[in-house]
Amino acid sequence: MEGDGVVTAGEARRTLADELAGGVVQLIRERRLEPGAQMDTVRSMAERFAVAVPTMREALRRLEAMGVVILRHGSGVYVGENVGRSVLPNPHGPLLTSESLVDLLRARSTIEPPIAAMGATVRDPGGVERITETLREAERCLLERNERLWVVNLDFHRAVAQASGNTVLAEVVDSIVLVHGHEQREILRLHGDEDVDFAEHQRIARAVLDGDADEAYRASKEHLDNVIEAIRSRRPDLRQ
Amino acid sequence: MEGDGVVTAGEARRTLADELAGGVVQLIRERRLEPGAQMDTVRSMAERFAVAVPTMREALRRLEAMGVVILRHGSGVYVGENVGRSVLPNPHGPLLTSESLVDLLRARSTIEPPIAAMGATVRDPGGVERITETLREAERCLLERNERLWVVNLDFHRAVAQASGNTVLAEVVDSIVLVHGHEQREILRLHGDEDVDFAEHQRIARAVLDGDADEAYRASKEHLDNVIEAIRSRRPDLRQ
DNA sequence: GTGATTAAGTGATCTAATCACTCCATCGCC
DNA sequence: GGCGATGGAGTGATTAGATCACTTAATCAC
Repeated sequence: MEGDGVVTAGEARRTLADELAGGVVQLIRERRLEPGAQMDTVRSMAERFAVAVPTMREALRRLEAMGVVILRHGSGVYVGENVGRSVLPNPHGPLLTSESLVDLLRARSTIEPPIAAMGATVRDPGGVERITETLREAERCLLERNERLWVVNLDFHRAVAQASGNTVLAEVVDSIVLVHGHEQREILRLHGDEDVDFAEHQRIARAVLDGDADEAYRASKEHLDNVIEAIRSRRPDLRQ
Repeated sequence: MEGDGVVTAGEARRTLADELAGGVVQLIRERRLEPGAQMDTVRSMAERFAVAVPTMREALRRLEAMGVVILRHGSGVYVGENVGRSVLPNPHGPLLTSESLVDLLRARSTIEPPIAAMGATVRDPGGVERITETLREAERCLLERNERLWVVNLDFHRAVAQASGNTVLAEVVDSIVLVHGHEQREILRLHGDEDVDFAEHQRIARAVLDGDADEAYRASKEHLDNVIEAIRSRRPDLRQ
């Protein structure tokens, strides 16, 4: 993994904290620990690896940043969800600008349709189930005028990607949907049309569940392009 | 940014290190620091934020994990390339398995073609230039029988994504190309056909440079499917 | 059975010191 | 004058040890 993943201005030499992070990940693998599983304490890991506690902590902070471990104050160290993830959103990345919002939506409009088509072809059971759940929940939110709708709507897109049965694609969609997630939800809440969205989601879901890849592609593409257009018409500054 | 980005088994409470990481990023933004720019020292940042040095270091380790800063021993703290990135590969993610390799290649085969088509439509100058460079360099490596060819070949794919002029797409392709980068290169080196690859890359490049989106899509799709097939025929364990 | 209290365990942060590396200025030699 | 070596200052890296803050489980009282 040397030099891979992070392309930097000048490669810093590999530190003890870096090595330790690798050691912790190795430990997780050897023990086949699942997300949520408790690990050794910071102090016992420091002993195991024969380093000082603050040094061990530095390594764990690295892993915490990637969501590979969770440090729970007073409780212990736990394996995080992202231990099984290859692609992640960067919580310390750039702020959303009008330009980057358009980029983001355009990116989604480019890659989500073929992924939806693949979802229709593969129809992974977990993904299919989640599509059904998120649709049901969206309907509930719509009736109750619950603002959680915008969270659920983004989850719907993740569910469609999950139906592709392809972990990498699911993670990619996860990442682009989750990155600037708060802002995305706000913009959609202000400028989206919840009824149109729901109807379009239903159309996508039907196509996926029917195994109609072409229709899934079209439905997904039209939906996302409609979102872009709706936001553009209400936000002229986004016109590009 | 609360709760966004990292979906974890149970949300740990926000720590001082977490807050400090945000503070450092804020500093980078306020000063409009570019990647490579030197920041304040660890000690002076600890003073600025009124915390102890080890605590400041924990925060910086978080940011270092994301490639947002680089700590250079004896030199100082520098802004990293990933300060402007929203989507990242996880250097501490899962190991590549036969199954996940197929997933990864399939994922690439699904999303790179529409991105290549978009590259042909937009033809971002920086991306076009980089396509030309990487092709030239690949040709050089081919003549010299330089194993760097496999690095350059993956860079070619990144260049095509850059030609789309869409930052998010470029980052997504970056991430899936770079994740397990070493393994990808090894597998391709063992089972790939460098001449066929080169010819296919040339075809993709020509389509992008000619602004032929349909051809770019087809060329990209066929190339990646050929890669998958080539690897499959030589690695029966990957047959799925 | 439920709620309050206490103790033990564990993470969080601090202080202070020493070690390891980088960078730059100065000096010596050719 | 140019180049290489040396030394000092600055800066990151790691340690040791202490105290504080939180969680969890056990016990006790009602």
